[in-house]
Order: sequence, then C-alpha cells, then structure tokens
Amino acid sequence: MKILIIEDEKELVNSMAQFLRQESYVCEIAYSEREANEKIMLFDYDCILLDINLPDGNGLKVLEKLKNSNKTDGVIIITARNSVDDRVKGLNMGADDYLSKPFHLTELSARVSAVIRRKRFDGNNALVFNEITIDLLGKVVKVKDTTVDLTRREYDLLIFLVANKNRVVSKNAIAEHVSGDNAELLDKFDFLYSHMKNLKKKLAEAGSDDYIKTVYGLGYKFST
Amino acid sequence: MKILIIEDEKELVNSMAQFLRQESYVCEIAYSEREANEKIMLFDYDCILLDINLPDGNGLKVLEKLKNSNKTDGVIIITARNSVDDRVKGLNMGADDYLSKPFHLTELSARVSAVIRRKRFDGNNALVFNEITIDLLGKVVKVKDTTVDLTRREYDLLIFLVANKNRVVSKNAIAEHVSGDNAELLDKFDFLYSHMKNLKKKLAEAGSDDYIKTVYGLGYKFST
DNA sequence: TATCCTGCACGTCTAATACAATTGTAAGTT
DNA sequence: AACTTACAATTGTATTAGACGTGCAGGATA
Repeated sequence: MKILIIEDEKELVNSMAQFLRQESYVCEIAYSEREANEKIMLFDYDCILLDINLPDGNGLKVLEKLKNSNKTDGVIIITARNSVDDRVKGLNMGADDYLSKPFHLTELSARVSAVIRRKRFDGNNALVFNEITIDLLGKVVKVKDTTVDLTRREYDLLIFLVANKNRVVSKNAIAEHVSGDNAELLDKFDFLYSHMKNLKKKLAEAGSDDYIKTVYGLGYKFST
Repeated sequence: MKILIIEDEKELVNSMAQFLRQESYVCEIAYSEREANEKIMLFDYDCILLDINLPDGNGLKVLEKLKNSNKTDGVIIITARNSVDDRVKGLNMGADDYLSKPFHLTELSARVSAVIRRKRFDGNNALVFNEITIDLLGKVVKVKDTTVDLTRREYDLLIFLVANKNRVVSKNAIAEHVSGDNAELLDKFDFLYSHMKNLKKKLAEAGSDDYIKTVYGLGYKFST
C-alpha cells in the first residue's frame, strides 16, 4: 500500500514516514503544494495525508484538484490544533477522515488502515475468494484452513492484485506499489518475477486454484 | 492492557490512573466529551471508564457513539452517588458494568479486570492452549503444572499476543500496548526484543512448544 | 538489596533484490 | 506451415541489507 504525505515540517514527516514504513506501507513525501500536485497527477496512492497549512498555498486546493480529477485515492486531512473550520471544509470537499495535531503515530496508522479498507475493500476486514481467505487486520492468508506463511512482499503483492481483482495490473504499477522504487523501472522487474513465483508456488502448494493469471505483455490479473 | 479514563475531576483521574498503572495497565485520559470521542475513534481500548457527568456534554452520548460503531471496547460507567437513572440508562445502552462514586480503587481495579476478561477472553478466568495455562486472575502462567515465573513485561507481552491470537501484531502495536511509551525513536524495539527473548526462553525451558512465531518484517504472531 | 527494565554492541540469519540461465509467446520472413 | 527472431516471463542461484536474537551492564524500581 502506498501513501503520500503532504507536509512541510520535515521532522514530523520523517517520523510519520518511518512509522508507516515500519507498518510496511510505501511512503512518498511532498513538501509543498506544487510537489503534491505533481505527484498526485502522476501516481496512484492508496491514501494521501494532507496538511492543510502549506507554505506555498492552501492544502484545500490540492484536495479540490484531486476530487475534480477522477482519482480514488483516500484522503486524510491534517489540521492544526483547533482549526475546526478547515476540518469541516475538508470533510465537505470529500476528505475521508481528519486528524488534528498533535497526534499519536498509532492513531495515524489506525486511520490510514481504516481509510484503505474502506476505499479499497468496501470496509471489509476479511476477504474470501472460494477457498482463499485473507484477514486484512491480522495479515493472515489461508487456503481451506491451512495458513499460508507469506513474506511481507508476497503479502503486499497479493493484496495489490486482490484490490484490483478482475483487472489487469501492469508490472510498473505493481513494482511501484509494492516497492516504491523510484529508480528508472526499465526492465527492473526481476524482483517482481521472483516474488510472483514464490507467491504462486506457496498458494498452489496450499491447494489453491490459480487465480493469478499472467497477461502476456500487459501484466497480471487476479480473477475469480 | 490499555484503559481510557473519561473524567474531568483531575484529582480523581490522577489517583485512578496511578493505581491502575501500578496494576500494570496502560492508561490514557480524556477530560471532555470531545477528547473522549476523538480517542475512542482512533484507538482500541481494552476498557473504557466513563463518567456520565462531563462538563461539555452528556457522557451517555459517548457511549451511544461507541456502541453505534462496531468497536468492542468494554465500558464501565461511573455515576454520581445516587443517580440510579443514569446507571440504568447506561446499562441499557450496553455498558458492561457500573461503579458509583465514591469507590475504592481496588474495586475499580477488580471490575476493570472482570470486564476485560469478559470482553477479550469470553469471560474466562483461565486460558488453555494445549500445555500452556494462563490464570488471568492470579496472573500465573503454567506449562504442564510447572509454574513459569514471568516478569510484568513478559506477562503483558504474552497476554497481548494471546488476545490477538492467530493474527500478526506489529511491533509498533506491541510497544504501544505494552509500554504505552510514545517516544518515537529508531531503536525503540530493543526492549521488545529483550523481553520477547526472555519470554520465549522461559516458556521453552518449561517445556512448551513455540507458539510465538516471529513474522519477519511484520511482527509477531501467537498461533495455536 | 534484589529484581527488573531498557539501551547498547555485536552476531546471526532471513528475505529482498540482483544476476544468470532457461523456457514461453507472438510476431515476421520465406 | 516451419523457421527465425525479439522479447516476455519463469526459474534457480548468489549477494547483501537490514531485521532479529543475544549477552551484558547501568539504572530504575519496589
């Protein structure tokens, strides 16, 4: 899962990013409205953390732009202690949640997780595809009652595919979403092939059908 | 175990929190309805102590909100001396227990413990996982009749893992729940590693199987 | 005082990625 | 059609960063 943090206080950003990465999110950072707009137009994020008070503009403009495009990113606005006004405006403009400073990082993490579940998985805590069960909260994948021990990357991969089920997802999209590597992605899919192989293998060994289809030249598709 | 105290009399709050911390609970405090609502929505608590008479609103509203969301936190309402009415209303709205002022701190502690057992452990006073037995009342852990002497932190750790059995709990979550420390530093997991090591060692020495699995990069999981 | 908590330094080991070799697919060419 | 060619994708192996375990010691706690 990929998160964009739009916030200019570097110290705060760093601790946020560090904490969320520890929770296995992929984090990117924008320090200004300009940067934020660029990133938002270029990439998809599962959740955007938006500080309303930016140095070079109003954070609400970022939100407006986002909502005018047809992006589905979840948005949590971050407001100063008592600016109820901004908070209300933000929620009216389609933000999914808010958080007022100062906040605990665990609060942040909990909210992010909730927004993502709401946006990507209809608010479900668990997903079921015939014999496959995924406990999103416990991060446990099962095939007919036998637990499949997945590594972090394998789990991320599966979740991303499932979040886009019945649609083909490109390798670029996967790579970016799972590893967040901004290095030139040209032909850098080796790691993806590896994880994909291991994921498929583990699922197959546990007795699952092949729901992950490779679409030659395009990417992969999780279909039911 | 984590408790939220919603109460505006600072002196009372302090003695409650101090006492409960000595009983090795992690305590947080909300002095108003607003604060309470924020915290409740953000965090999971094992038990919430709710004073009905708050300065900025009616405590019953907090309860209502809590029960309308699908949170599982246990609730003990605290009422003034003779307000039978509030007490009845509260219980009807799904509170788990009540306590009328003034009360002994030992009674408070006992009720908290009871509510937590009911909520988190189906009302059991003891948990059994094959050869492991945990006496929640006596805080005694046994492996096949031999008592395992755990320190406070080790015990807390075990209980937290057990309360989330068969799910992966992140190190962040553990640290928060067990120590309540919000210091956000790079090496903040060292103490966790230490306690985890000692806990595992003691259980193993007593002849227990390895129910605590480390999920590399994600956290730990107690699985049966 | 004795026990326990927590930070530090160092060692170990897992899993993530890079690298290399093989197989599979879909075009074009004759 | 059969063959060729250019990649796409799979698979196995090697390397390495970083997550985790461990022993120890000073300091807190009770």
